[in-house]
Amino acid sequence: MNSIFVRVALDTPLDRFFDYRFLPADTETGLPPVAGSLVLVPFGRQEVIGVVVATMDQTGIAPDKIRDVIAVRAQLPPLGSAWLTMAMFAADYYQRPLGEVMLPALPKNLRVGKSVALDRALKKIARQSATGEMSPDHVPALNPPQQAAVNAITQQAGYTAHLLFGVTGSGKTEVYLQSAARILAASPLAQILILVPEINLTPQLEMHVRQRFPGMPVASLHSGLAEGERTLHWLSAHLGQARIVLGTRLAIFASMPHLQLIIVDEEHDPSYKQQEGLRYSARDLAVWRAHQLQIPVVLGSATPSLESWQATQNGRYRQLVLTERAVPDAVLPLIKIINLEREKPSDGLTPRLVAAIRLRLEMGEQSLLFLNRRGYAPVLTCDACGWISQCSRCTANLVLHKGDHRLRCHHCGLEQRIPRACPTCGNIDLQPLGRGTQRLEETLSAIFPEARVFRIDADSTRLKGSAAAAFERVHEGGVDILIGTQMVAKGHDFKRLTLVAALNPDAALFSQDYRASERLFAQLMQVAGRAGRTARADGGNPAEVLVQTRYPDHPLYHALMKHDYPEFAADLLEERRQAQLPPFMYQALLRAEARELQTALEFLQQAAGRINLAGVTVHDPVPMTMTRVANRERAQLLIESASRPVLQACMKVWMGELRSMKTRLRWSLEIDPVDI
DNA sequence: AACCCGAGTAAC
DNA sequence: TTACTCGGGTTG
Repeated sequence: MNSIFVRVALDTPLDRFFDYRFLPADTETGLPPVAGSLVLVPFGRQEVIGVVVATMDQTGIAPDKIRDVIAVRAQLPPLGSAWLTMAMFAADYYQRPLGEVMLPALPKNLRVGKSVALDRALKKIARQSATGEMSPDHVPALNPPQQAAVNAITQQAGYTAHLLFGVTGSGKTEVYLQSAARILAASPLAQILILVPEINLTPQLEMHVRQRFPGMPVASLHSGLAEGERTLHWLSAHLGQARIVLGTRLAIFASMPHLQLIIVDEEHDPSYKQQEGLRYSARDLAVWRAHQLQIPVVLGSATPSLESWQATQNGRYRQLVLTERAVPDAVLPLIKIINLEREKPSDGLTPRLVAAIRLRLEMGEQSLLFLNRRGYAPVLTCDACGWISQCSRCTANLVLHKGDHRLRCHHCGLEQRIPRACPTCGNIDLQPLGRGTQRLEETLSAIFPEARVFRIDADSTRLKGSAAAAFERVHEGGVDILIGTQMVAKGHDFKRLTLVAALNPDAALFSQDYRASERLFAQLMQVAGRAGRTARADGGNPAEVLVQTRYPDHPLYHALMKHDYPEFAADLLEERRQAQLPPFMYQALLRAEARELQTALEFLQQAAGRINLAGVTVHDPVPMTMTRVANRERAQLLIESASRPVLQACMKVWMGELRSMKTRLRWSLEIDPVDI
């Protein structure tokens, strides 16, 4: 009998496939694998799992080199062709080998030599039959704009990208849920994918979804899951059992054979961009995937990314506007600017802000202070000689963490004890400079000793489950003054919160990063949205947002006070158009790191010399803003084109050349970089 | 990437 | 002599 050969994608940086022989007698079922099957194959001295991309009755590989498939995971239905096509697109677009896209997208339990975990999970899933009442429960009435949005999303067959634009509290979630309900009701197999930016937001969304759809099989996918659970949830989506899948950016790679609707909540959020390995944008892939499947995709935000906003202007996306606050009696919070030049702060707090907090305490209401900087102080200094606490391995300062008496580098993890005296001049009196959340906590506890002051940041929620517990405590009202980094800005809706303050957001106004102001506006709008969901108890005054700034006349703050995203976006887009920046320009970034900066720069220079194409601009190699991290010197090279396909084609050829360059340094290519 | 191999070098 | 690190090559 003739042999069957399979072409397999493996998780290796080698950008090619490997062929194996399949002998029916070697597997239990004797079934030949098809494209999308998982197979266990020998690879060098190891045995690894790969994905079959093709089967053939012959191969160009010499017979003495060909090895046999060890096992086929025939108990697992193969990955569908749409999923494979998506993976191929992502591999192609982001310039990575297909195997490096596909295999990391699978749960670890499916990528090991033994199939016991897989078999156990399959058995468990087979036991849970979908029972219970599937019809939605407690469905609130929609206001006219919400109803129009739901109609637009659900009444048209085929692909449409909808940008659902509405401030916090305008009822975006309700539009998601009722659109989902319609699509689920219309088709008994339909599956829906909902993405949120942060893992902290999944429990809240999951609760909403489960309350609305009691008995509906729901699966969540995010990096916080234990391996066993992840396997169960992934399989449940893959087998079509889970009707709603919700998760963080990695969930965009979920295998969902009956996917009918994709929702990306807070679509502007930078967390949708993966920042290592395959540097994909889950939002962009969501749109691609919807187009591929000819289904609707909903991108929701109060402050859309300029990319999406621009897409609504030129008609690629359809804009759905929610104009009213959906919560009964809710009004927009009143945003006020405090001029730091005129009102001098003490310990970072202006008298007006302190008074506003005191008022909330008296009324039994909550305040939220937003300070996007964890630790006690960003740096420790010596007044006598000018010494500052610098990291020996990075171009960064060591951050003072007073609680555990440490200086800590937020980039490489270096830690040391706080020195008793200045290392250079011996001065005993070292001063913390600037303010982090820990210091703010200390200050507020001193001013309001009777208040329950609580801090939420990456340090206070390091332990697994502690973030959820912390948010729970705030929800229950066990906190008067909440201090937090951007962690608290997202999604959480705190019922008794009537004051939000941004302590000193000015740094982003003059940042090198041209996206900083876009991010700042989104962040302030979002944190402002934590308040104002309810009117204040005393006579129905709206909730208040106070922004302390040294630049009260900055256009960003003016737009913010008016809650006017469209005006702000129009201004920024005009700037971007004139400066020829995204979204009017497409970019790729080659990064290199080496022991010596010169090595990295020389490599980039060489690489730059290999591009000579009309319509593609290659900039000069430059050291990165933070040149050294963990004793590696880093540099980058920016490539631009006004045409995405031109850039794409150019990168493909270039990547091949770079791979053959045999360098000894580490480098990586990023498409559509966000941090330049 | 993970692994092996051979060469060169340091330690016993 | 053994125990290492380092660079280069291979993976079907």
